[in-house]
Amino acid sequence: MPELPEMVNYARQLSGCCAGKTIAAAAATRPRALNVAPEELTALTADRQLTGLKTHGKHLLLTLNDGASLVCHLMLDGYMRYAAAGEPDAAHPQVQLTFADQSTLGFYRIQLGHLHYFPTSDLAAIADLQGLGPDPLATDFTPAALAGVLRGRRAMVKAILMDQARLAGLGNRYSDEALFTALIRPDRPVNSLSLDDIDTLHAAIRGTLELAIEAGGGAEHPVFAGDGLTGGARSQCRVYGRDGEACLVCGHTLDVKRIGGRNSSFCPFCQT
DNA sequence: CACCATGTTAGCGG
DNA sequence: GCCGCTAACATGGT
Repeated sequence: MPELPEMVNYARQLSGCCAGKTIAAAAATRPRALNVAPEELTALTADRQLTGLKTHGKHLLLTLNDGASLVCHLMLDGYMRYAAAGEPDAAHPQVQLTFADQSTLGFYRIQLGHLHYFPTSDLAAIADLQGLGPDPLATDFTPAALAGVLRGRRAMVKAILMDQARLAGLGNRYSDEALFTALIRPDRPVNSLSLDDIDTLHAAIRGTLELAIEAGGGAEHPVFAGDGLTGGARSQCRVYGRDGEACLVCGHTLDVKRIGGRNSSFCPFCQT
């Protein structure tokens, strides 16, 4: 579930909660989610300050003041939660960072996800980020850059949009939404798109992601107690998961097609 | 209970 | 090499 807007929302919310805090310890009940032993993670991060949070696609980077970084990917349904000192916590985090003031940052349900330690914060030197395509919100992601990503391909446009090696950050939900906004069918072969189509698609991708970010992303769980923003984007879906229901624009029944092993919902009338 | 949904990777065949 | 498909991973929801 967590796609780019959800991860950007985590970066924003957690910046307010724990940027500047000093890490005291790390613990893991699921060591497989780490790339170092739990006790080693504590040794590597203890007394370091969490200087910032940033994202590339669906990856979240927590940078430390000694130049190292922690890279998190939540995969299917992982989530993160910040808790002030002494706050009761119903769920059990599989990985947890404890700060010097006894507040905590927990990582939940990351059976398939991970939190990896790297001795660098240089994006180009972090193995987890190698081979990823451009982040669609980066300033240099222009319509021409999108055209470059699509050039020479024959695959269905949605399959390319979800391919993290070509474009980092879009999953099933936001690719469906962006294609609906762009009035392009998800099964259109990429080489059938005109330059105008690509311009429209570029604007639709940007617009869809920015709107979702401003609404707080679509995550199920609040980031901290009293978080009233996170999840606001869940009501913005116009096609994702709505197949069989009426198109909000024309009233036609939304269709569904399997693409890249995923269900794609679209309006067979609006989208061509 | 069986199945499907999510993201990613690896492997297979056209 | 490109493309589409499948299985595997874990879990909760129907």
